[in-house]
Amino acid sequence: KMTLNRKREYSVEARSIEVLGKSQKLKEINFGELSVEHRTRCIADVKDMVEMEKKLQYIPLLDGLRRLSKTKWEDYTYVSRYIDQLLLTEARNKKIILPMKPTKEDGGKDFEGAFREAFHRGRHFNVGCYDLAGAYLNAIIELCLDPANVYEEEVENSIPIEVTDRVSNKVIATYYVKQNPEAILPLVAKKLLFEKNKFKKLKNETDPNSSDYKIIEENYKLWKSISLSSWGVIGNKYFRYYDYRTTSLITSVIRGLLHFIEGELLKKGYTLEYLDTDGAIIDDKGKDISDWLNTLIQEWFQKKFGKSTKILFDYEGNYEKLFIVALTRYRGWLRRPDGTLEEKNVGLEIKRKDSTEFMKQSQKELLELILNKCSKEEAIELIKIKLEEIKNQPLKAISFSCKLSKKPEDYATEIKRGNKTFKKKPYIIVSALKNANLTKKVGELFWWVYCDERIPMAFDDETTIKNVDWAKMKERNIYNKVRVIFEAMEWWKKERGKKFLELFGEFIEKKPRKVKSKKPPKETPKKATEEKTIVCDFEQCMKNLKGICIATEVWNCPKNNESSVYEEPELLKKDNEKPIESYYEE
DNA sequence: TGATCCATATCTCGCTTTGA
DNA sequence: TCAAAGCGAGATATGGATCA
Repeated sequence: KMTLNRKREYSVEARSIEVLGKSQKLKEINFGELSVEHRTRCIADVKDMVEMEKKLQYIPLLDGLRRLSKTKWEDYTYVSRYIDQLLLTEARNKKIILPMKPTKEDGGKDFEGAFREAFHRGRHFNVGCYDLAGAYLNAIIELCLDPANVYEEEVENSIPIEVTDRVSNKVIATYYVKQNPEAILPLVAKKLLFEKNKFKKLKNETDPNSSDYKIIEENYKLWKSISLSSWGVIGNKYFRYYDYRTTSLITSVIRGLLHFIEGELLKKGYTLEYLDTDGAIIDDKGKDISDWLNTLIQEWFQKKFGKSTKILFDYEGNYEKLFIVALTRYRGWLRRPDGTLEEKNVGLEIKRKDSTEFMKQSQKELLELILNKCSKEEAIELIKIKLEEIKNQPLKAISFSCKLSKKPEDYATEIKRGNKTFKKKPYIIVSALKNANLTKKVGELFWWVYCDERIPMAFDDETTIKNVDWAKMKERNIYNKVRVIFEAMEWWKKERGKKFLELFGEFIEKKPRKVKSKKPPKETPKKATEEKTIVCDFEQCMKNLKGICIATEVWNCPKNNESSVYEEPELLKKDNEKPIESYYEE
């Protein structure tokens, strides 16, 4: 899937505006024709790229990755290739032949991911932030998790490791893992962590003004970035060494560890507020409890696997104020152990590219007000102000920005459910373009709004937009965002017949009923000569009746829960060759 | 009183963008 | 990589209001 999301836009022009601060919009030229204009533009583009490289230094970064993993220049876009090459190098050293890359036809079973939960939504004060460092890589190294080491039956020098269900935490499988640290995955994982930590240590010991510093820092960044992306490669179904049992074991071990910590916290009277994969937010009563947590991890690991571990919690700091909107969505102020204060916005509209500027600003203001301990009434007052402000905003500020990730015709136009397929309206941004009679390239940025009534409309020039659907715009820009926050605060609960808007003094006018045109008198249906209802076990029926007339009968068949009236007589003759299903269809 | 309209709820699917 | 949120939208069920 290509969403082209790291940067706002990827055209040379857009990048040079962002990187070099160029503001002048260039004239559209025809690149399909050779001309002086074309030539001048190409030269200017190359000059821009040279300028950008001076600033961004992508070439040394890619060159570093290339040398370190022995990949080719042209392979730089294959993120997985760096890991793949490290794996092959290690295999060659060990004289091991690795399998080929699997293809789509090979299938490949999915594994379950991480444990995550927002235990307590709403506002919190003075809660600790903890991070489980290097969890997956250390689990691989310490438990020798590798496809070659995983057995279904007990073997020599093996330990049993359970795989649990992600949701229920019940054991669903047990594997015997041979404790052979010379397997490929543990070796590569070890190399990654070793090199990363080596350069981290060196970096911290080197004078930032010395000539070596830059090289050391670069190397640290390289190993760090490969270490971080390694899990994505190992868990990829098309990775040559992918094995769902191994990946299931890796994620399950960490889930198990976190479930254990959850229980221990509860016993001690601490509250776990939030957990996501390897990060936890704990009401630690304002004290760093990482030492205690790390002792617990050692005890658990020892008891469970008879080993010690390098997996440990890092104390990130204290959230002086924190608002948990939902899982993967929160805002807070984190006081780091070094005393610095950091504003954190995680997953909220504030961060999303497809949110409107007005939405981002309003969400930030509301959350900040609530974090400053405002009352429900004060929050409502702010929303009322926002409901007024929205009307005076520039259209771009309240419109949704978006990009096509593929050609408009490649978006799905039907949905499948079971054996049935249904027609589907085009994806909303595709509709918006069509309604506005605009075309955009894949990856090109544009905006759209709702016009009367609920009609999405794309635009380049905001003056072309008339008849904005204000009710819908308020809903998307304000109400939807406020509702989840109010729900988290328990200021609002969904109830039948109650409208959220009424909290803010707004009412939706009831649409006047459509005046029905006089209908022609109904035709009286042809009366069946003999009408009866049969509630049957269809297959049993079919066995009992050799030839049946289903004419004029109402079937109420429990098998497919369908009732049908057949008006035309039809005789099904005895036909022993015919399978039941074909009768059923007829 | 039955038929019809409408709002609402619930489920499912497609898609994007985020988190870790 | 998996998992989640958010949004749009279709299918389907349900209950109340209104109409004929």
